[in-house]
Amino acid sequence: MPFRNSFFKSAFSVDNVIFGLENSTLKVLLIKRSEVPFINEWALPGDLVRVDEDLRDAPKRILKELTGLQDVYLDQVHTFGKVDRHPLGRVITVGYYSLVNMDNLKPRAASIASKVKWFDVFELESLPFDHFEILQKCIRRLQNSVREMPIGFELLPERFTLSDVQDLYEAVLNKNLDKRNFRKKFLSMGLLIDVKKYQTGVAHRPAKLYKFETSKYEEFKAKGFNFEI
Amino acid sequence: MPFRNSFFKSAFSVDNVIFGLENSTLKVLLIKRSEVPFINEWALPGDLVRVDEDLRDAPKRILKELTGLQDVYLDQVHTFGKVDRHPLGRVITVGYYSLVNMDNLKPRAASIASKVKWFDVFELESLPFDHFEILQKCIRRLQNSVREMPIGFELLPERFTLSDVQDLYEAVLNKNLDKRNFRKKFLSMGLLIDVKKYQTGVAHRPAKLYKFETSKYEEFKAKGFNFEI
DNA sequence: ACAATTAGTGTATACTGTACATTAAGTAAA
DNA sequence: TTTACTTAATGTACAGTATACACTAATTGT
Repeated sequence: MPFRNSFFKSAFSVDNVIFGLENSTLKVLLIKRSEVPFINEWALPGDLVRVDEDLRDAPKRILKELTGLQDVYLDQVHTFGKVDRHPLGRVITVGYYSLVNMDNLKPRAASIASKVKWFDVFELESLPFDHFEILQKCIRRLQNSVREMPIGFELLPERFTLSDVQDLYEAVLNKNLDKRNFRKKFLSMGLLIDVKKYQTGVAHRPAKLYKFETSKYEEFKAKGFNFEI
Repeated sequence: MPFRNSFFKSAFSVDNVIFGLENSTLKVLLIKRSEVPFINEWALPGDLVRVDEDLRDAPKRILKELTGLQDVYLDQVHTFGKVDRHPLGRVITVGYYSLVNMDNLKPRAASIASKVKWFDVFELESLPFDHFEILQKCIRRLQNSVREMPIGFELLPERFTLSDVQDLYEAVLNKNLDKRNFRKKFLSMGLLIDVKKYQTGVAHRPAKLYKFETSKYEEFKAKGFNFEI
């Protein structure tokens, strides 16, 4: 798809920050751009919003193109609109973040990209356009969100251990948390159901498996909680 | 200025939620529209973003046109982009809120409006376009913000009493707060300086006057605080 | 059997939120 | 000038929460 310079008198786009978790490390999915400007550079996946497309559907579309996933948590974070943020014309962009489970996920290059790849969130130092700024805002939003909503659990498998949850929080917040206090506080929310099974095949004491109590989960998602930790 | 239908293949606008405080009541400034659609209805002040204008400058421009104020706290809240949100074409709008001191402020009708008027925030029930939704999001953002940042103090005069501050919080949060606990917590932040003067001319015990400690104020504005109350 | 690894648990202390009632200092009116 | 009225200002006890901290349990691999 050639770049249509003429379109850029005034346009709006979305950019997606897609977070995933691997080995207790927070990752972000970048694409290798197949279009100018910044062709062949790693950048956030994004696209123009179509004229007949609701704004919030655009990041969903991109996410689906890249990962095949639907019904994923998506949060609008901020809109970026400096006059010169796009070298080829006036484009205002809306930044969204989402969280996906990296297991069994094989991101595929789409029309907007020649390649896709996961990067360590806290090791990136720059990105084209204002994408680094967008990424930073999304990280901060994610870190605030996990403190007050049941978020990020999309990153967990269906049955998980309490240590998995703690790993998730540590990856997102990028710091270590006290084990006993974490467990005490998390369990006291009543969000988890003990499924009465244990890990198998691990070379250490097997951990209890849990799942989410769906009704509590939805209640917290609507009303929020306070998980300062 | 006639409405240019042709512009609306795709455009972006901003809408301002301008909060003020009067008699311990939170107000919002609405304009009487002088253009179709919704001509003569009360709506949020807003305008198209100019092609050579940074996004964040657009709400500043509107605020200045209506109130003459510059250097006011402005926060971007959310971007609204349903396909049919504007009856005459595709317009994505970015919602901003700001807080202004209503004393000595005489809002004036600008090119976008035939009249301006303050309305009680919690008594409005509907607005044209999706402006009611925008307003609700801005209220929630403001309520969250006062809990974690020194915000809203633009609504206070230069020298104020602790009761003024409490009135402000009660107006914004729309609920009553315990006096002793409020004072204890607020004073303990070290944000206020006792200016060693008292109210005069009030028919009751005069209250101490305070001002903000600017360095603390800026520090909190940058780093945030926790004022759950 | 023993080394290695991660799971799982409790307590004491400091701090913070919350609920609550009385006295103080000024003006206004009788 | 006394009294009524209004808002300012203050402290304490209690419950709940955050925090710091170290050892035993259960499994696999050698």
